[in-house]
Amino acid sequence: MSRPTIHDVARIAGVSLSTVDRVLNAREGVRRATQVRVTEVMQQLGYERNVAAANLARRRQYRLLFVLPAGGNSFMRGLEQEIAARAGAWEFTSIAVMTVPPFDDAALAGALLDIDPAQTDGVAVVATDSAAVRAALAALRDKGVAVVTLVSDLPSSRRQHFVGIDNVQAGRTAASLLGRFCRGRTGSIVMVAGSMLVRDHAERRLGFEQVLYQEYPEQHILPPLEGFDDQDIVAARLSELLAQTADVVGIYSLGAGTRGVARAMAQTRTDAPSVVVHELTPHSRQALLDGTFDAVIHQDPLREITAAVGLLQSLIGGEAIDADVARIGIEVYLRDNLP
Amino acid sequence: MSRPTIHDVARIAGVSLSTVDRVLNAREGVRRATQVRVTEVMQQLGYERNVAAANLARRRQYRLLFVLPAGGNSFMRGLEQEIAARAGAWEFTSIAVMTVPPFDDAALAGALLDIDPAQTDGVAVVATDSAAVRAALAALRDKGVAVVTLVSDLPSSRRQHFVGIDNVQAGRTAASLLGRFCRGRTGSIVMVAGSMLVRDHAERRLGFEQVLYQEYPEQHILPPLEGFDDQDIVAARLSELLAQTADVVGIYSLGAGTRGVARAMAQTRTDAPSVVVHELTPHSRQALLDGTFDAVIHQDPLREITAAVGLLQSLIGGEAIDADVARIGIEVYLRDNLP
DNA sequence: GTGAAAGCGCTAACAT
DNA sequence: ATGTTAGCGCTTTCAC
Repeated sequence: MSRPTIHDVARIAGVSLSTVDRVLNAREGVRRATQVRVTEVMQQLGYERNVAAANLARRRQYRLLFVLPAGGNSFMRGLEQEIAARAGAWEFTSIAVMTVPPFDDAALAGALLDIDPAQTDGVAVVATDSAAVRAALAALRDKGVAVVTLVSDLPSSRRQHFVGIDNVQAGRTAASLLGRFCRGRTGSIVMVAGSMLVRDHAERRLGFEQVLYQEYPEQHILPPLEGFDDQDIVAARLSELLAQTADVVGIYSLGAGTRGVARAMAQTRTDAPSVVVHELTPHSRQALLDGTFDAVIHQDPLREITAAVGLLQSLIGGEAIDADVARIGIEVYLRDNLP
Repeated sequence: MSRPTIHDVARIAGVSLSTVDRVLNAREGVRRATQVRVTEVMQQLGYERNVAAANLARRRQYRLLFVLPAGGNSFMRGLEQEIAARAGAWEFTSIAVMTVPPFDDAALAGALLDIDPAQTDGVAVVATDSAAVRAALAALRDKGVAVVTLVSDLPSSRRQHFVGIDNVQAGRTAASLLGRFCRGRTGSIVMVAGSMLVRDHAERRLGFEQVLYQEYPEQHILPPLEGFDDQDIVAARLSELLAQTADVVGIYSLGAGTRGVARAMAQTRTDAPSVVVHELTPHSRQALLDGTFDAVIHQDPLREITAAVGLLQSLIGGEAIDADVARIGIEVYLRDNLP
């Protein structure tokens, strides 16, 4: 009646528990014939291994480390808090967090090289794109540490997986929204970026321009404003631009420093431009509620953490990995579907 | 070094394992003083119970049953498939699915009354709103079966929880989108419903009208079309209406039968109305890709299943429940952020 | 090659 | 009111 166990399998196959275990875990030291017999009994019984019991007996320990940029980036701070809040939630898993100066690839590479493989089994890192970081990741891997990139990827490095959204698609989504929101009004579209040197920002811009050029050719895209994810710089530059350019109908903020966008918007005349920004934070939420922003494109930090942890566990345990969990959805929020 | 266990707690507190267990599970038969001492040691050691081991020892079995409407509703069929696919994924849990004729509260009530409490510990049901169903749920509860409603709620019944989206907010979200999409074009807005007798449809309509009346008063909302979640009826009635009404600028389909909307749209002239529908299915996905639909409002079936299973497990086990997991997000999809 | 036996961290009788 | 003991389903020495 209840689920069959290895005891049942062993009894029916006429072998011992150890042999069933060997077959189950594809260990060697089992005659071909026995192997087949045991496998058949398992199939016939519909045996499914009890993972909890297995982990219990194994006494596995996954020691994971998250490496995030420091600084005032609300999204990153939210991510950090979420990790801290959930750190105790995973069985057999301890989680540490480390922050490094943002936009500083030397610092990141140094920090990665300092990781002690005797203390850490797996690392999830928000990558900065540089040769030094690539080399540091490779070194980590050589030491036997599992590595996934988080939020911002580093393709063609030796990271084993990327956990995050498809940023080109995110940019396209922003354009689909903003294009529709601006229908009937023709004019200039402003893009506010952090820095074009950061991979995810570059990808978002690419996707955004793809769709806007092709499907809303009546709109005029201005060259991107660089705000370095700093709200003061963003506010200053955007205010200036809005003062000079009368026909701005839409704004897409594809990095952080979103508070600066809200501040600049506060000074605009009636019939304000439509605004789409990235990442749901207390501030973007507020701006959505008071009508300053029209939509927020978001990635769920908790999902990303969960995916990273699960992936690292599988990687460390040498199990098959489910690539699906790593594909994080691009979420769209308006005032009314806020969580 | 490794996580402290009840052995450590017992040793340090100078009591036996049983006593620690009693404290841990708030069982009676422990002197106040011992209780305090043990608790203190736990805190001091940062003890966290190993849930897997606990479940293993308990040999708990959760036998759950999902009750869904039968019929051609793509969303429900998707839900059913997802349950089947994940049925083996939960430890200590077996999951069965049962379908009943749709929109037939007598059939649903009968099916619920037939559930054998000796075979079933918990039920998740897509509710139809009626006194008979309410009574059936109450009878189930009296038999000791845990009950949650799924997707469509039955408030003021004895169901212990609802797992699903906030449908008023979903309607508001649709209006926010459609209102923005139609800016600059003024005319009629069509609502296609399944039946106003179904609770979630009524709620969506409410939310939709709230926002549209208040924030887009220039648009004219037509009385809702009833399509009974049947694509043929929807196609026929919507085609007819579109032929008669030249100034339709937006369409909101708040129930199933969405394929009928796509079919009716295929016959419209250029400058087609903007369309927002519910539930991501192979068909609505296709319509999004080919530009027939502008946005799809969705609820994630897998999340709902996971939440229902988790909630029922807690309810059956008499544990504290985390109401947060039951709040399913209202997802918005455009062509470019499709999963 | 295969098996017996001792645990993993916790719970559930059954003592005392 | 508290302790002892035998498992839960699986893994892991260590024998044979």
